[in-house]
Amino acid sequence: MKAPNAYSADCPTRQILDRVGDKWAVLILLLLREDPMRFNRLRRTIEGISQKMLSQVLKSLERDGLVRRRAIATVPVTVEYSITPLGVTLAKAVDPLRDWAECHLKEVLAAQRRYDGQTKAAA
Amino acid sequence: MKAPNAYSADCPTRQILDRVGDKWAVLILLLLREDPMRFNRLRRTIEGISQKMLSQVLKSLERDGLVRRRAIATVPVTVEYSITPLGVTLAKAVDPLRDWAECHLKEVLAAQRRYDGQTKAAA
DNA sequence: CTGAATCCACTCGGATACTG
DNA sequence: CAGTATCCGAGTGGATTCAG
Repeated sequence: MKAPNAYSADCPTRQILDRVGDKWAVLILLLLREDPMRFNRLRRTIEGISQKMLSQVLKSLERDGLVRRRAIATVPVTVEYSITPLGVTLAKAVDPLRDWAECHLKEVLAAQRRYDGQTKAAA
Repeated sequence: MKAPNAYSADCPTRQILDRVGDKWAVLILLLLREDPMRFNRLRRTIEGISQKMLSQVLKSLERDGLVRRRAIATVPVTVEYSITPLGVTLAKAVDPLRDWAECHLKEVLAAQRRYDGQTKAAA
């Protein structure tokens, strides 16, 4: 850490935050922490993700060393995705956020209603 | 918590994750936790954000009750943004992620190099 | 079953110009 | 100073089709 102006793109936090910010990445990570899964199983479980996105996100997660892909040469190919130890540590770092979400979502929604009310009143 | 299939959009985690995933939101939150700031000060500090995005993100953060906007009727208008107590709790929940980023970024980068190497070799 | 490739609509986000 | 409004290029992501 040099200048406090690590609020530039070179900040590691930024890079990780971008990953975490990914609409699906963390979700998949949390899912795989529960159980290893096959492609279509993930697809069905998440329900809302397109096959393109799933494929894409899985690849990037694998690239980051957060998820492991294991192909089994059965008759129709079987591919199993599982979380890596590194992925587990990230998932753990995400847990507080999960907890925060569950604890404070109501407050956030309330704040939104309040804000929208004032805004509409002003209009 | 009902079915484990809270991996739908109705999951609070998803909503918060979307916020956190925002390219700038968390960054601004962490900045404002250090010090309240005026608009242009934020703009200069972050360096890379457009005033459109800054304006937009600040508004949504205010809407969520995470940030407070205080306008002072001076000659040229002065507006100060500060973090709310709720915002502080969210920032705290993000800290583990920051730590993770700093601790494990190298591993992630290494994994990426490894992956890219194999990929290129295969091609 | 597990993807890759293509097409395309839509949104994000930057640059610019203008207002109070 | 603190924004808003408009334009527009680039990237995101869904639907569909093809392949191993």
